[in-house]
Amino acid sequence: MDGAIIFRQYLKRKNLRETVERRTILAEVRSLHKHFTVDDLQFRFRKRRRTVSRATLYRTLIHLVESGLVRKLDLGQREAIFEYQFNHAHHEHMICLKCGKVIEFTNHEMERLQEAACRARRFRAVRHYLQILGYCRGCR
Amino acid sequence: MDGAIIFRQYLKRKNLRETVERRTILAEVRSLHKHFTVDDLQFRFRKRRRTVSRATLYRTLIHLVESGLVRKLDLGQREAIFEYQFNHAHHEHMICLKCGKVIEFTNHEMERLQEAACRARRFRAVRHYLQILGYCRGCR
DNA sequence: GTAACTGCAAAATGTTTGCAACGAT
DNA sequence: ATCGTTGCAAACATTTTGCAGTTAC
Repeated sequence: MDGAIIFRQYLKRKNLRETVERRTILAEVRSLHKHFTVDDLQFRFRKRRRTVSRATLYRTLIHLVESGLVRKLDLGQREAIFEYQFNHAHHEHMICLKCGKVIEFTNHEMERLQEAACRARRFRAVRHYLQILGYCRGCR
Repeated sequence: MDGAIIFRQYLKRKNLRETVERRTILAEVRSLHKHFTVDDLQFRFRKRRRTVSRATLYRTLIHLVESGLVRKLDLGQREAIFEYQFNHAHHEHMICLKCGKVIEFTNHEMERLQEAACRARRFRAVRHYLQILGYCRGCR
């Protein structure tokens, strides 16, 4: 199933409207295929002489996160980082403190342990991430 | 070995001075035995008619984190959360989105997997945390 | 036609910084 | 005496919000 349809259904369910801005933002996010910030989005729109206000970007991202199409990472420094995640496998992150590079990796055993830990504590997880901050091969 | 001594050594090594404020903040942090925010600290000092400025709290926390005595968690919402971690085993966090409760747990196998992942990618980790956001037993 | 949405600018939030007075060494 | 430290207030960076005009339904 397509991300655009998921979003349409989400909007309908919440009695929200499908506007040009919301469609444009989702399309941009899907075309990015990597991590992005609110600034990144705004810059890309401006380059194409298509402006969407900062407020609308923030407001729409809240909905995209809520609909499950986008994941928000809080790395603590500077702005929040987002990524389109529909149909992508859940993955973990290593972030280089020097060059900012983000290394993604998947580990099924780690996934399994996380699920087991939640089950043992009757915790219903809605979002989880492992973040490893440090220095990558080139920067160490 | 004692946290106060570790901090003293750290300060000396960095050519920083051991002031009343720094000693007071570390003592408070150690006596807390749980997660805290900058606001929490300021409030506790004010209650005891002992004021330490916000700027000094922020500046001292940077040193405490750097010295390894305190860990900073970026949960993305609102302010940063800190915890005294000297002599505590590294642990993971589950955070309840409704009641704010923080459940800590340790899993050696998970630790091992994290270390292996870093080794495989020649990544030197300085800080890593697994954060699971969701709903705890009482709030689900 | 109604209620939601947008852009703007202002406000709010959390953190950092410049500076003059102060204090540890 | 020197140079790091403090508190204050101002600056900063990011995100949120109030409002008046606009648009989807």
